[in-house]
Amino acid sequence: MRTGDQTLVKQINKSIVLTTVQQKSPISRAQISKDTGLNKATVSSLVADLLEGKLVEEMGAGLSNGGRKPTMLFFNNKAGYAIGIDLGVNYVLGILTDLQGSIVAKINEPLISIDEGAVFNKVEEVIEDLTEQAPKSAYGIVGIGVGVPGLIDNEGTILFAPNLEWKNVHLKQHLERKYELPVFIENEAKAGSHGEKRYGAGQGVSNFIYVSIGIGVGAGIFINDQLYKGGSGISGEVGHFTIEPNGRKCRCGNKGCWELYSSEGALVEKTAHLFSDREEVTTECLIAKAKERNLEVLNAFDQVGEYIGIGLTNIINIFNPEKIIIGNRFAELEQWLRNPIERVFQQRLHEEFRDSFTLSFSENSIYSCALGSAAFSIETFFSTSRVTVV
Amino acid sequence: MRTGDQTLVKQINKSIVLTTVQQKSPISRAQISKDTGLNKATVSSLVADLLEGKLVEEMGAGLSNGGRKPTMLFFNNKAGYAIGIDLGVNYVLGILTDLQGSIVAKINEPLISIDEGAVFNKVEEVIEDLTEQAPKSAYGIVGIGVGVPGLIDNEGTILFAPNLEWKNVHLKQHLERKYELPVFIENEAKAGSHGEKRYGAGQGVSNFIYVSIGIGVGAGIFINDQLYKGGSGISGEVGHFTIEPNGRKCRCGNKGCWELYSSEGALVEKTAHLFSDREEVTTECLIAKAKERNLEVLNAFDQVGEYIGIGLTNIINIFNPEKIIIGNRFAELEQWLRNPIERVFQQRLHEEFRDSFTLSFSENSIYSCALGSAAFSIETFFSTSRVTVV
DNA sequence: TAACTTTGTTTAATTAAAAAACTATATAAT
DNA sequence: ATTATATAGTTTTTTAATTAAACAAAGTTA
Repeated sequence: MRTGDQTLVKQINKSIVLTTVQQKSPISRAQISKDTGLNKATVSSLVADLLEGKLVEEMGAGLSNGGRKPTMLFFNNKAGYAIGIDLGVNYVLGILTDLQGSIVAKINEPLISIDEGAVFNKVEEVIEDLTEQAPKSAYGIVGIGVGVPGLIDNEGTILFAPNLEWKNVHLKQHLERKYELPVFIENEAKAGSHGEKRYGAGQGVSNFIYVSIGIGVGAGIFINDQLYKGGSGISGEVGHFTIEPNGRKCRCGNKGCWELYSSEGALVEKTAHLFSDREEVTTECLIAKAKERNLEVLNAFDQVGEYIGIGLTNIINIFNPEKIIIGNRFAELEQWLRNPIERVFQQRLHEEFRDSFTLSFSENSIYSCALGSAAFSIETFFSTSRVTVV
Repeated sequence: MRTGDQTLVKQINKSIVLTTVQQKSPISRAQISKDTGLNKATVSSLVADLLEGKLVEEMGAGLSNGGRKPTMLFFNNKAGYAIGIDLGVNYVLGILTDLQGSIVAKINEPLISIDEGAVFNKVEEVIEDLTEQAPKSAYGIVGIGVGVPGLIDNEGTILFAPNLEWKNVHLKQHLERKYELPVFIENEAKAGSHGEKRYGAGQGVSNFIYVSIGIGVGAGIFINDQLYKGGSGISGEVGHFTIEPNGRKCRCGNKGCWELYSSEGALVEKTAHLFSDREEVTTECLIAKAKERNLEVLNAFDQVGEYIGIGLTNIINIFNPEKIIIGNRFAELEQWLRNPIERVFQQRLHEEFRDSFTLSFSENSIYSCALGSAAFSIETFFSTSRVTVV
C-alpha cells in the first residue's frame, strides 16, 4: 500500500505535464499551466526536470499572443526506442518504434518450424536486427515486448499456446537474461487491444473490447482506461464461449465453442471444396474470390459474420462497452462482415444496447499487436525510470 | 483531471488511517504507524482530525507491550446511519445500517401493485419507518440506496424494468427532492455484488463476478476492487447471453437467452405439472419437495444446474475471475446446484481455468442487495463529506 | 511613446510528512 | 526499591513540494 507524500505529488504532476506535452506539442509553459491548472512556477520547475531528462526539448519562440513570445516545447520522441514483436504461428513480425509509437523500422520473417529453439532463434535474430537499426539516443532500447497467441500468466510465462504446441515456455526470462532489458510477454489479443488503445481506434475510449479474429478468437478488455488481465492473467478467452451446447468438440475440451463457427477455420471449412488443395485456402485468396463476387464465398462470409454477431451480442450484454474493435486478420473483412453482424445486432440486442456502442475495425492493420507490445515497454519506461520517478 | 497537491496527500493518508482503524479496531496510534508505514507524528495528527470528526473514538488504555500502555482507538460505527432498499417485484425490503454495515433495523413490506405511484408510496413508507428508528447520531442518515431489477443508466434513471413494467422512471430525483439526502439507484445485481464485496464472500477479492439468479439472471462485475458499471451503466446482462442460437424467443428480442434455461422460470416450467396451480410454484416449495427427495424436482435442479454451469463457463473464459458468487434466491440452492455446475466445469473448462477460481454462494442471504445499496451511501459519505476531505 | 499583455522566473508563504528529540509510562532485571 | 530498558505518543525542527505574489523580460496596441 502506497501512502501519500511529496514524491507522489511530484510524480503525478510530472506525469501530467509530460502527457500534456506529448498530446499538445508544440506547447508553451504558460499554456500547460492553463490547461492543467498547475501554477506557472510549478510547471516551470517540472519542465526543467523533464528537459534535464531529455524527454522534452525547447524549439525556440512561438507566435506572440499580445505579449512576450512563448518558448515552445515538444516531446522528444527520439530519446529512446522500443521493440515490439508479433509472434505468429508462421511468422515473426518485429517493429522498432520511437517513444511516440511511430514505426521506424520493421522486419517480417517467416517461421518454418514451431520448435521452441527454432522460434527463439528467429526472435533473437529479429531483435538483433532491429537493435542495429536503432539510432543513437539518450536511453537506447527501453524494452522488448512480445505478443504470443496463447495463455500467458501474470509472471509472463507462456502457459499454453495451442497453435505453437507450447506448454510452460519461459521466453521472458530467456530474453531478459540475454539482452538485460525489461521484457514483456503478453497474449496476442491483449497486446493488440493495447495497440489500438494507444495508437488506433481505442484512443480516448475508456471501455472497449478488442476482438482478435484469426486462426483463433481472443479478446483484449479495456476497462477504465486499463487493460484487464484477469485473476491469473488469462482473461479474454471469448473464443471458448459456448454458443452451441451440443455442437462440435473443440480441442479446449468444450463443445460448440464460438471460434469453431467464427474464425478462419470456419471460413476454410465452408469453402474448402472450391480449392484443389485445402492447405491453399487463406483469407487472402478468399478476399480475392469475394471481390470477384463468388457467391459461395460471399455466403460463407455472411454465415460466419452472423456467428460473429451472436458472440459479440454476448460481449455487449456483459460489458456494455463504448466500442467493439475487430482486429487481426478479420480486420480486412469489414465490407463483408459489417452487414451480417449489424443484422444480428438488430435481431438480438435489446434496444437500450443497440446505440450504446460503435463497431470498428482495427486502424493499425497488421501492426496492432506489435505496436501494443512495444507500448508496454514505453509505458513502463515512463512510469519507472529515473525520468519520472523522483 | 486532478493535479497533485498537499490536500490530495492528506486525503489519501487520512483514508488509509480510517480504513486501518475500521479493519483492525481496536488499534493504537503506534500500531497504525507500523501497519501503514506512516510516521508516528503523521498518524497522531490525522487521528486528531478523525477524533474531531467523530468517526474515531478513544476507548482507554490497552495492554502494555513492555512499555507505556497504548491508547486504543475504535471506529465509531454509530456516527451515522444509511438506508438500503431492495425493491423486488413483489416486496420492498428495507434495512437501516450503521456505518459499518451492521443491520440495526429492517422492514419487509409486500408489494401488491407494480404501479409506479403505488410502489413509490410503499418505498417512502419504508424510508420513513426506518428513519424514525434511527438513533440520534453525529451525522444522522447519510444517504439512501435502492436496488432495482432493471437497467439503470449512469444518472440513476431506471431505463427499463421488465418485471415492474417500468420505463424511464426517475425515482432518484423524486427521493432526493423529498428527503434532501444523497440517493443512489442501482441495478439489483450490481447492488448485490457490492454487498458481497463489503460484507460477504467478496471481501478481499479484487476480481469477482456476482451472478444474481432469481426471476431473471444478472451480474455484478468487480474488477480491481471496483464495481464496473459499463459505458452507459448497463453492464452485466448475462441473462441474455445466447446459449441456444435457435432456442425459444426471449422477451428481450433475442432467441435462446441463458436465463430462459437457468432461472426460476425454467425451474417452474419443468415442475409445474406437479402442482395443481402453476401460480403456486415457488422456489421455497421446490426446496421442500427436494428435501423429500422428489425425483422430478431433483432432476429439474440438476438440469437447470447444468445450464447455469454452461453460462458460468462463458463468464470464466472471458473474465478469468478469482471468484464466482451465486446470489439472490438461488443462493439457497447450493446443495443441489453445486454438483451439476462443477460437473460442467470439469467437462467444459480448459485445465488452466479449472483451478483458477472458487465457486461460492452469497453469504448475506437475502440481504446482499439492500446491504450493497446502503454501502453506496456510506462510501460516498466517507469520500465526499468534510470528514475525509480536507 | 506610453500603456497594457503575456511569458517565465524569483521570492516568500503555506502545508503536510518525516526525523529527531523529548515526555510519559510501562516492564524487567538487579 | 532502584535502575535499565522498552513502548507510546507529542513537540519541535527539517525538508520538499505547491502556490501566490512580485518582478523582469519581451511583446503588442492605441
